[in-house]
Amino acid sequence: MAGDRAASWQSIRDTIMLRIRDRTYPPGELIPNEADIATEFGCARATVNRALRDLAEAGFLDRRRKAGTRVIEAPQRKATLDIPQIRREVEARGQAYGYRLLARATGPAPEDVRARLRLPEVEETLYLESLHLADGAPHMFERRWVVLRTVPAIAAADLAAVNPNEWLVREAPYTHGGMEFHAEPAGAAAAALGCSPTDPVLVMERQTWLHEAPITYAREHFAQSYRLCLGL
Amino acid sequence: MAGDRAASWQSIRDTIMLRIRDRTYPPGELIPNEADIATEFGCARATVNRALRDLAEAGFLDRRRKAGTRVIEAPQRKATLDIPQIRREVEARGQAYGYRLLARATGPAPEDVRARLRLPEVEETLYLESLHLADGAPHMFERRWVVLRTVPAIAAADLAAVNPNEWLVREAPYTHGGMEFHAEPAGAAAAALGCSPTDPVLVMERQTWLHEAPITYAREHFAQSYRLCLGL
DNA sequence: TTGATTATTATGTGCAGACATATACCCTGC
DNA sequence: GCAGGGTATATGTCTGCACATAATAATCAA
Repeated sequence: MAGDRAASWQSIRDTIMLRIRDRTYPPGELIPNEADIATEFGCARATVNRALRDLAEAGFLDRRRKAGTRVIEAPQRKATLDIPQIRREVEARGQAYGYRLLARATGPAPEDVRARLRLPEVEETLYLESLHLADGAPHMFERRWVVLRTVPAIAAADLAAVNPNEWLVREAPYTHGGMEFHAEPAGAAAAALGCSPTDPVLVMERQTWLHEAPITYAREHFAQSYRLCLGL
Repeated sequence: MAGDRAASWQSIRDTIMLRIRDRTYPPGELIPNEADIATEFGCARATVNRALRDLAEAGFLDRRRKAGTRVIEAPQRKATLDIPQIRREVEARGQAYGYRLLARATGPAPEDVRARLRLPEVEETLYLESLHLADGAPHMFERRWVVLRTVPAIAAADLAAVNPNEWLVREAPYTHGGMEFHAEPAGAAAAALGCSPTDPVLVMERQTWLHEAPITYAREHFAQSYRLCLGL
C-alpha cells in the first residue's frame, strides 16, 4: 500500500510520477486501471481520475477510453511562455518603461501582411510604428498592422498614451493566434534600436484573430541584449 | 437560464468565457460564486468548479478561497511550446532527419557552463558537439555539457546512434529546467551550419535539473531558415 | 487605535454511485 | 482472409453530499 493514510489526489499523482521516473511503470506501458489504483490507495476512483488527468495534462500519460492509461515514451514536455507584455517585462527587471509612437497611418494592407493574416482581399489597416524603451534605451521596435474592419474602435484610440498592444489586449480580446521567432539582421530597425543594420536581432512575429476575423499582425525587433526566457 | 439542458462542464466553461469576453463579467470584477452559478445552470457545484478551475488554469480567472472568483485584468495568456525535439520537428515537415556526432570529450565544466547550471564546484562533464540535419542540409548545431555525477550512465551510451537529447529524455528525466533564446552571429557555428560567421542565427540555451542536481546545459545554433513557432 | 480571536464564507477536495462514451477486441458471415 | 457488427471495458463526467481549508470580516480586549 502506498498511501496508508489520507490519499489526496496530489499525493497519488506524486506517487505515480515517482513510479514513472523509476520505471515501475515503464515508458510505453499500460499502468493499472483507475479502479485498481483506487483500491491500492484506498480512495475513490474519482480521486485517482483527478491525479491521472493531471499527469496526462502535464504530458506524462496518454489516456484513452477502453484502451487504458499508458506512459508516454518521450514525454513531450511543454514549455510555457508568458506572452511578452513589454511593459511588464521591463518593469519586472526594475527598469523604467518608456514608449514612443513613431508613425501612424491608414491604408491598405501590404501583400505580406495579408498573407500572414489570411486576408483574401485588400483591407484598410491602421499601420503603427513604435519604439519601446527600458531605462531610456531602445528595447524593442515594433511595426504593427491592425485590421480596421475587425477593430474600428482603435481609430479613435489615443495610441500615444497607451501602447497598441496594451490597448488591444484590453479592448480587443482574441480567440487564437500565433507567434514566430527568428534571427535576422537589424536592417531598417537599426536606426530605432541604435545598432548597426548588420547586427543580429531577435524578431518576433505575431498574429491574432477573433474567431475568423483577423485582428492584428505585429513584427517586433528586439534589442540585441534581449533574451526570451521560458520555463520548463 | 443559460444552459437549459445538459450542462456539461465544457458548456459552462464556454458560456462563462463568453461572458468574460463580452464584459458581462468585467475585468477585475468578481463573478457569482459556484453555488449560484450551479443554480443558474441547474447542475451540481462540482461541475461549475470543474469549469471555473479550467478557466483559472488557462489564466482567465483568479480564484481564492473565501475571496471568490475574479476575472483577470490583463489576461496573461500563456503560449505553449512543445519543446523542440529536433527529430520530430524535422520529420513533421516531411524532411529526412539526420544526425552526426562531431566531437566527444570528457573534462571539467568551463566557468560559463558552471554558472548556467549553478554548479558551485568544478565537475567532470561529458562534452558533446553534434550536427542535426534536415534532408541532408545543416539544421542545428549543438554543443552540450552533461554532468557525469548526475548521469553517469551516459558515459556508456552510444551517442553516435542516438542523439544526446533523445538519450537524455529517455534515460534521465528532469524535474525542471529553463530555456532562453537570443540572436547572435553564427561565429564558430558557421562552419557546421554552412553559413557566414557574421550571419545572424537563432540560439537556444537550455538547462535541466533533476531536483537540485544539474543534468545538462546545451547551446543550440539553428540554421537561418529556422523559425520557432508557438501557438497562443 | 491596535492587536488578537472568532465567525463566516467561498473554494478545495473527497466519496459512492450512476450513467455516458469511445473503442479494442472478438465473433460472425462472406 | 477480411469486413462488419456487437460487446465488454476503461475512462469521462455528473450528482449530492460532506468536510477541509483559507481568508476576509466582524468582534472583542488591551
